[in-house]
Amino acid sequence: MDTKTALLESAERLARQRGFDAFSYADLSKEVGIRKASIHHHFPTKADLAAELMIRYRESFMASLDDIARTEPTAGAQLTAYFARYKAAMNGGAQVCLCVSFSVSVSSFDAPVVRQINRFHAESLAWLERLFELAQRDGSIVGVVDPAEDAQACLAVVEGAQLVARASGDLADFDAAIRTTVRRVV
Amino acid sequence: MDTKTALLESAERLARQRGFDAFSYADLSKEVGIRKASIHHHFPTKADLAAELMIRYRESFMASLDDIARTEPTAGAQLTAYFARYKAAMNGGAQVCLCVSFSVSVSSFDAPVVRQINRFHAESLAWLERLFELAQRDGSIVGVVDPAEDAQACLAVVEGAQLVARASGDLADFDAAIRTTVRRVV
DNA sequence: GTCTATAATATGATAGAC
DNA sequence: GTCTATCATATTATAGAC
Repeated sequence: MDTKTALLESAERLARQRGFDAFSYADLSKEVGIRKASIHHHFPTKADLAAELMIRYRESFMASLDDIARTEPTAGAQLTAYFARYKAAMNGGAQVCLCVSFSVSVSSFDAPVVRQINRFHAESLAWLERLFELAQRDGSIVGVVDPAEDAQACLAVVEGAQLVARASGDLADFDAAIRTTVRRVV
Repeated sequence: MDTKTALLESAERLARQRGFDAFSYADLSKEVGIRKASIHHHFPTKADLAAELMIRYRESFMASLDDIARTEPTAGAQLTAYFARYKAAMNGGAQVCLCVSFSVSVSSFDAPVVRQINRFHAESLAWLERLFELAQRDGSIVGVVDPAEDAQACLAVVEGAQLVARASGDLADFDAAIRTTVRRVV
């Protein structure tokens, strides 16, 4: 893995574990094994790092959602995979998704980063809305009245579930929070 | 208002707007109008401030929930008031609830503060579970199968709704996220 | 691309006068 | 209870050698 990628991986994990304002170039320096000054060659400012982190995260996450849509045949199976994707990314309760972390720190970012956060939400909602539309056709999720509203509720519940599980450090709290939604899968 | 209370109010707003690691004693100093050193008289360390912030927030929030339970006769009306309480506290999309903010920064806190965060969640869940039990009796919310599960989902959705609305700065996103739940109120 | 060295500023925190 | 003065350390960031 090249240095820049190693820095991004390290920064993403730290941001998701601690929050964006609770890690520094000094932390990255220790983890990756290059000097602080060298990090500025790859990311001149921390704002640049934030932008690249969020772009990479969004692209990677959306690619995995496309993967789910391609692999799982029913809406119910896709929803199950969607939750599993988030749960696996929580690292046992030690971190939240980058978008959750960045949403709380939104005042620390400039407009381009904020746009990326909102784009993450928008693309997630579009994917979920398509999922609930499919559910109306294939009947694999019960009680879908308005796919757009189910999508918005589903995104909120999966983000909130992470917060509760992060605070307790117990993934059982993540499962508990999504249970009423999971129960709707036939 | 005495100085200590002014400091708590200021710190709470800053923590909810920016995150706990993104405000300093210097910020408090400017807002309240006393020197940095004087703040340490009231809160020797920032950890002390965090603990007092979370205790005060939890007590105040739970008192307002008790208020809702005493005032609103039906479970449906109580749920509506619960959401309204959160929405009003978002200050037009400029901040989230202290518990959401602190949950992301959980690694910055010592055990007493983490306990307070989890106690906030536990007491919220107990209150919501009682609400959904009432709903089963008074029929003011449809589709309640397991009050504990509805409570867990409800807490997650209201926390996640804040994240989405904070990122966009638009309270319409908060309303959109809670809509499927609100629709269940008869 | 990475290093050493350094800058300018911010941080949480303490000592002691008033 | 608030102040001035100070501390040790951490922060983001830059200049210039290799």
